[in-house]
Amino acid sequence: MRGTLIERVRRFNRTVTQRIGALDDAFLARGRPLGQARLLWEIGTEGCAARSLRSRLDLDSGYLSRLLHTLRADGLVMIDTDESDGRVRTVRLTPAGLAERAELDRRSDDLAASILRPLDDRQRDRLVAAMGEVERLLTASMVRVTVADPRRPAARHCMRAYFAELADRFEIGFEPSRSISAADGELTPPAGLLLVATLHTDPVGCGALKLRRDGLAEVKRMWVAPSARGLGLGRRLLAELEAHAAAHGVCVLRLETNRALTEAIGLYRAAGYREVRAFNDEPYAHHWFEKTLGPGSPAE
Amino acid sequence: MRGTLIERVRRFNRTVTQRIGALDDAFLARGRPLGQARLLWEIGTEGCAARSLRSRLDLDSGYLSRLLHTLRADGLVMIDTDESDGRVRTVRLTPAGLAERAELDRRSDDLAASILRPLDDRQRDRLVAAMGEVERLLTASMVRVTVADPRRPAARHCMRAYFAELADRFEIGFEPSRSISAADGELTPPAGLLLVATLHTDPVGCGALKLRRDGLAEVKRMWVAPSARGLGLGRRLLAELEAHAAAHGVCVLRLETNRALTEAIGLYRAAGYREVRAFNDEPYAHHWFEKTLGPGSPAE
DNA sequence: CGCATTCTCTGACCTTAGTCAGACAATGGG
DNA sequence: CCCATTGTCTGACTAAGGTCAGAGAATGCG
Repeated sequence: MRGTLIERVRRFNRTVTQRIGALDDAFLARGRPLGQARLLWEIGTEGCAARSLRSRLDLDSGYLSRLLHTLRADGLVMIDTDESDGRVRTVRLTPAGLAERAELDRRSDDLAASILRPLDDRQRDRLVAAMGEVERLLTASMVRVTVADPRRPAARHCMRAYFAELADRFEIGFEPSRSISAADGELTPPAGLLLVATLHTDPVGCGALKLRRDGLAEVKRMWVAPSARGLGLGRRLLAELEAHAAAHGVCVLRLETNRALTEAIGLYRAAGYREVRAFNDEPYAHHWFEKTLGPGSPAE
Repeated sequence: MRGTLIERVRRFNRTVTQRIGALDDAFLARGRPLGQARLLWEIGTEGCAARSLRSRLDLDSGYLSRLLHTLRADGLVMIDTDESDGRVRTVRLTPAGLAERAELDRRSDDLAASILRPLDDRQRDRLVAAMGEVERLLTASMVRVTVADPRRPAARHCMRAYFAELADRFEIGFEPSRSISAADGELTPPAGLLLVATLHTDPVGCGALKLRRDGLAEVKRMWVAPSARGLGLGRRLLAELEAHAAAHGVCVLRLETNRALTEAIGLYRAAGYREVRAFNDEPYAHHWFEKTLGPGSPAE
């Protein structure tokens, strides 16, 4: 194992795009232009709206229109006007289109099989395990964390999902109005801030900070979507909150949590929070934590 | 970890081409057509012959000619007639071309860095380790093993490298004529066969079989190029030789080896060969091995 | 209702990538 | 010296992928 991390990532990129990128395209296309094949794939067995194809594949609307009409001329798709909105077109695969897509599917399987074939069982298992690890960590690195207005749809989505999960996991349910507040205004600079994590365009996590005047701040609304767990996102959100807090001159961070949220409690302990006596009367809390920010816990 | 091996390989392909393939092209191109950027990269800082670019990038000669003249018009390369062969064009980067290439290099670094940036140290180390593993095993799976005529250049190359290595590693050197023969004819069907392993077009290993009439066969010329060690290629060559032997009705495989070749000895033991008393008078051998092929050691 | 917006479609246009056939020059082997 | 081969260059051509501007229909909001 030689080279810096960056050199090693570059070497990986080279090998992998050679082996997978190139073959993938050739395998998928099979006579058909690559753009059409990708489109056929993206439509899926259920069919979908043209506009969603446009955003997912990032296509010019004129270009997409032409691609779709080519596929229709080949008898692979049906294009109908949406029932509830006369502007949008719904695209569905015909039986011939479904067959074509199944063939693409089969070819993708073949490609994967051709990679595994020359290896022995032990090598296969190791390859697949390493691939899983790379995939997981690349996904983690694709997550973007940004300061967001709590009124934006992505933020609202996270809050709703967060409350729903609390209601589901707490023994006594969860009623936001009974809990200590963290209203939109309290999570908007300069009173506080909200971080939202997104993967591609999907919101997959959040975390908030309520700043106070006395060098204290509270961590609120820590949540990671079930689909994004195991990526170290909780740790990352917490670290970024701490960095923001430090940048605002905060010395001590506090938070409270419910005993049902075992992963969260583990996360806080691992991040250097120590349990303290109740510092508020949050009715849903069982544990109160505190962490002193300082040179020992750099803001990165 | 869910799904069959094939599903998991496919999921990996999707994630990786999304994260790396797409970005890689966009990063590299930076305004310039991708073909030109790739060419610029491939010319290298030393310059090289047009014909080698053609074969390496698999380009049409007319197409390459035009690409090169575009780059020259942009002041990025110089095209000169080769001194020793008036047909060949030698391409070298101008200072501007070198600067451009350095910029591509920097962008490639940036891409790699952008992948690592959102991760913490532990995740980075794990990602890079997993990438190394994937790369190693994908390389292993790109190696092709085929039955080859020992007179072909790739086979000759392997033999020369093999003899050179023996001469280097044996305490008393190595002189092929003093050793038991395995001439071209003896390694050509039906008398025997030679397997050659290639990576892309480079020969990276070989292994041979001398068949006899009495259900015995000898394994000869087992060699793996230093650049391809650690890929399990020795094991694979040996397994394929055994499969060929079994297909020819061979029951017992024999081989002898020199004590300096410790990896080979380990390989034979791990593959189920057991050491036996000397069955010939090979002057360079210190160990003799034998393996009985049968239902217990399936020919796959 | 009126008006801005959203979504699709069409025509016109462009670059990139690539193929093919043939011309031409240099080389190397007999 | 002849001739086949190798390497390059040019012209003619094609397909794929994509952009842009504008038209026109449907929708939603005030």
